[in-house]
Amino acid sequence: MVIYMGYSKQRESILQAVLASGLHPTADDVYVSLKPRDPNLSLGTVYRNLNYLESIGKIKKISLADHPDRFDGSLHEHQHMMCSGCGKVVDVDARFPGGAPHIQPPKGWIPEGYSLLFYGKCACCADQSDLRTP
Amino acid sequence: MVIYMGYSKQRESILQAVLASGLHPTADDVYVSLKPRDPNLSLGTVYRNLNYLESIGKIKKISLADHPDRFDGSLHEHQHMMCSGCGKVVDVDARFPGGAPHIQPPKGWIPEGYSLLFYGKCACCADQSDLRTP
DNA sequence: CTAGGTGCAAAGCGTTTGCTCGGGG
DNA sequence: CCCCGAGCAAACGCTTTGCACCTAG
Repeated sequence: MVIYMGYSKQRESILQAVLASGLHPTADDVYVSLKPRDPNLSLGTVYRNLNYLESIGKIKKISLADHPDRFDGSLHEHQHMMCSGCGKVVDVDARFPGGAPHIQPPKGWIPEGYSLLFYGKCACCADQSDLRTP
Repeated sequence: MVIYMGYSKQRESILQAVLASGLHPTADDVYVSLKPRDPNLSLGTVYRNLNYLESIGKIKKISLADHPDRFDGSLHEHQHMMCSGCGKVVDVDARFPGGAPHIQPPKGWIPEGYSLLFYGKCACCADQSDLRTP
C-alpha cells in the first residue's frame, strides 16, 4: 500500500530502509544497505529521496555538527544523544521538569522552534578513551 | 597584554575581531573584516586560528545546520536563536523553570552535555515572507 | 637557531544539481 | 504519450591540509 504519491521502487526502498533501521542511518548508510539489491542505485537518488521524504513529513532529518546528517523514521516527539566519538545517535526521552525550553523571543523575531541534542560518549568510544589514557 | 602563548599578529587580530563583533561572525566575516588592514591575511589562517582559539577556550564555536559555523566571544552560559532565513544569530537567555534539560543517559554512555538552539525568523526575513505570501 | 605560524593552493567531505534517459500511468 | 524520477558526474560551499617560507623568542 502506497500512502504517498510519486511512487518509485527506489523511493519505496529508501523509505523502508530508514524505517527498518533503528539506527538513524546517514544517506550513505542507506545507500550502502540498498546497493547490493539494487546495483544501479545512485547516491544522488538517495539524497533526493531522503530530502523529499523529509519534506512531506515521512521522516525527520537530524543535523549534527561535524558529522553527516542522519535520518529518523520515528516521528514521535523525542530527543537524541550523539556520540562525540563516532557520531552514533540513539533515542533518549528527555524530561523537562518545568516544561519545554522556552524563551522570550527577541524583538521582531518570530519563534519557530528549537533543537536540542545531547552528546556524550557511547560505550565503545568510552572504552577506547580508557585504553588511550590508562 | 598577551594572555596566551603562541602569539602572532594575525591570531591577536582574529581574536579581537570575534570579541569586538557582537554579531557571532563566521570565519569569512572575520576574514573580510580584517582583510583591508592586512591584505596578506589568508582564509586558512582565519580558520586555523578560530579553531585554535576555540580549543584553548577563548571563544566558542556555534555549529548551525545548513549554515556556516559562527564564533562567539561571550563565554558566559547563554543560548542562541538563529534566523532560519538568513542564518543570523542572536543571544537569548533561556529560562528553564525546572532546571536545565536532563536525561537518563543510555546504558554505558557517558553524558557530556547538550546543545540547545532556538530558531525562528528575524525581523527582516519575516518581512520578506510577508511580501512573498500576501 | 628553531619552533611554530603564515600564505597559498589544492584537496576533502557531505551534499546538491544539470542533463539525459527510462519507466510508470 | 507525457512527465516524474533515476543515474551519472560535475559542481558546490565550507573547511581542512601539505608545503615552503617567514618570524618571534
